[in-house]
Amino acid sequence: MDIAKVIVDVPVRSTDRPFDYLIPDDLKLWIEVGSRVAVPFGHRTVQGFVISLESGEIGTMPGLKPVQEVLDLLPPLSPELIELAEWMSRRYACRRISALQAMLPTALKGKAERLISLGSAESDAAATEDELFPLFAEPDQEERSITEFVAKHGEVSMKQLTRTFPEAAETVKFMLRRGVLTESQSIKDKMGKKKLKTVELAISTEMARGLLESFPARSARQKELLQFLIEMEALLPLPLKEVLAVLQISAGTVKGLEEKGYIEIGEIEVYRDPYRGRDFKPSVPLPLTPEQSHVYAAIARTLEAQSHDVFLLHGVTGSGKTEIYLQSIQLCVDQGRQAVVLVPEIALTPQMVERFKGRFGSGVAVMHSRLSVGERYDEWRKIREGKATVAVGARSAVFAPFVNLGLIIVDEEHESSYKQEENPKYHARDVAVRRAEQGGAAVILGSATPSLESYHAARVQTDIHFSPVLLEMPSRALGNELPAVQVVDMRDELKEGNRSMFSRRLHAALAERLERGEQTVLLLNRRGFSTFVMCRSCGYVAGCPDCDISLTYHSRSDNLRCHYCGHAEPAPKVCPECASEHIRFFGTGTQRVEEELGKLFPGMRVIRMDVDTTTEKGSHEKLLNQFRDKKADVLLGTQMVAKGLDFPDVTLVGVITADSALNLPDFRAAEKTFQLLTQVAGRAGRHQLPGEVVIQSYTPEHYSIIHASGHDFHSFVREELKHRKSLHYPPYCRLILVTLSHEQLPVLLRLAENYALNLQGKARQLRWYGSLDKLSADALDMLGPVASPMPRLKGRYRFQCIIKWRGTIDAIGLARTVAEELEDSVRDKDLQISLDVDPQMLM
DNA sequence: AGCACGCCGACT
DNA sequence: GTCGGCGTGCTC
Repeated sequence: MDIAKVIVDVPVRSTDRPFDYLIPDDLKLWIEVGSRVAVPFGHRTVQGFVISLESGEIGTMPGLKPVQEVLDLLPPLSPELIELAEWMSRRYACRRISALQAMLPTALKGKAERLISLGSAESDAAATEDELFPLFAEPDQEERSITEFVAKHGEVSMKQLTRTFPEAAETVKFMLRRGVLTESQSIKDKMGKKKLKTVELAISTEMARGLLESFPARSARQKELLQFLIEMEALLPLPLKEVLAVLQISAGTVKGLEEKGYIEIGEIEVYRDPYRGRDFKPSVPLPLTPEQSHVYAAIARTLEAQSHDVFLLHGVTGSGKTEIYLQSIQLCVDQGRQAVVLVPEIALTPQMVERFKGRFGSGVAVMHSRLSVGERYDEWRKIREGKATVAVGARSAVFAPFVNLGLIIVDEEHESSYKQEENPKYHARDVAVRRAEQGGAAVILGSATPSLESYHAARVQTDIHFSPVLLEMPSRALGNELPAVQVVDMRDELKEGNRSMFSRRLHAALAERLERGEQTVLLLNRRGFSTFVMCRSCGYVAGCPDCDISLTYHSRSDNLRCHYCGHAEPAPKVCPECASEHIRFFGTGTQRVEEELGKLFPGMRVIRMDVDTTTEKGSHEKLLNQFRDKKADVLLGTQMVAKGLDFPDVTLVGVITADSALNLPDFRAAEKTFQLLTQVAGRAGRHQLPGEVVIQSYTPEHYSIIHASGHDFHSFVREELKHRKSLHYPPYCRLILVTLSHEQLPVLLRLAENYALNLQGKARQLRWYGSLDKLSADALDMLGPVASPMPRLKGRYRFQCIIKWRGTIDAIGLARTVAEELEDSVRDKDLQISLDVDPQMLM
């Protein structure tokens, strides 16, 4: 194998292909498919990934450069993941490098660093001053100090050099040109491994004892240290930090003793364990109900055969899906294979982690966005180095570097947070299915409210690339009933003079809970319900000057902010249009609900959970623990209170406005509403106490609210599928969202029109184009171009086209080709075209 | 993305 | 006549 094909870390289209490099003999042992390497590229050094190895005949490939360096001891990616990245780049129309990067922790996103050392001849220790400065007899003082500095350190980063000599850029450049200094480049990672400094004896204990006898009296501290180390002989090496703390000595003392050669300061690698020092209650497998056993048996059969099957596990809230997961994982681990559990970010609660850690102990690696870069890197390494067998994490955990993966579980598979909104715009559920297919692993997609895509695919053949086996668990594991749900028509409340945000029913129910000492979860569905500023006199709404969306009021800082671009301005006291003082903040935030609760129920203890109160690390967990410990009567929050929480004393769930999400301009609005209501209703009465749910709505006749209140998934699906079918929406076709943006509106208009025409033309040529009404299996249709729902963002105008398609045609490839051809033909660098395959948000 | 090569304005 | 503007094109 002489040649490595490398994808370089230069994220543009023209470099989105493999480049060939020679493998020097001394690197042969270290370079594998999946290795991360540093390679010379143009006039600099870049990071790259080896995607294949080839034996090339010597001499047939002139001008190949050699790989410069291998960056890791173990290749961070496996051939299997390399193949998955290749698939992703086609499936999501993204660059190969961005697919590869998505698989690695940020700590490994290396960037080139410039290193300065003495010029080759000059680095010779015997060089005299005359040889050092051959061209100039008398180098100035600055040059002398720079030379001395570089000589002392051997190799100095450019950064370090400019920090030490801030004014010397010119001189350094000059010295480089003359060859007094030379430059090289290497890749530096964002984050190193965490090292723990240790101390131990460098000499035998007997020798050390002997030394103590005649130790100079003025080095009392050093003597003390030596004595301590002798006593602790059996425990050496000891962590330096602890030694310093115990003996109350400074690092200087240790250094002094080291210089004498008596002791040695070493380093050991440690993992940053975010759950360090925490006990997890060990849990044992629970007995399964007949329903659970039936489901488990089906999964076990697939695992035992080590075959690839996708299961859609539809189980009502409280049906015991997690126990199924745990026992399936156990079986998989017992086979010597590994398992991945994907959980939506906001459901990745400490409760969830606890259940897995409790069953599988330290073999569990946890990956989520609240970990620091270093912590995440260490959890990732635990997997890579075979120290973990189960990975629990959000979206990106689907790329956990296991080598013998047997099972991937996607919990709450309907959650839209599995879709990454930035490039690569992948859907973790779909990637999971693909990865499992490649590696012969089983997949469990679990949900109380499966996505229509998955559910429909389980029942008929669809365009989605998998057809799951449907497993249903319609009853709760503990045998208790699903809570009774009441829908309150808020229009009636208003008619009868109740202008509060709480209906009389919810008010009474809250009072009851307070009296009985039971707990309540209140959900404020804030989506589409921003706290915008409007003038009651003239109708003026404060908007962002760059993004054309309304600004959000932040009471803490008393200013207005655009939550797309971050623009901020002070909140106006009078209307800037008409000078009226009737300018007010509209919309209901959790803060306002909290205030109102305080007024209605003095003394009620409320925990508010929203983005404002949970930004700090660990605050989410702290708030939930407080609630569990019954330090509060009410848990009030946005979506994050709806997922996966399990508190025995919660007997009331109130939804303040059920329909705010229903009016969003998105074809999934009804589905989202149904899911949210079903999930939150499932929080009530999970244990002995019966639960009650009150849903407030201005459109209680809507089928998603009616069926959610009846816990009737199947009726909801039937109705919703009818709508999707007649309007040609998924799961009856697939979508590609094409967004074009440009600084100048007229230019953008022309380009968007151009894109649409080219696409239609090409599709017609291929005989794909036509209405989806037709019976043919292959069809493609296009909507637009129209202004995007956010027509202006960060100073750029945005237009979009929506491609609807079905069948076996390569619509994704077509959309991409047309985009690239347009970019090439107009060569206007301001034009940006982005493709979102299977978008989750159409707004 | 960088970085160098390359062809046109304001300075020694 | 040169230094340097950033347009354009390439990177195994």
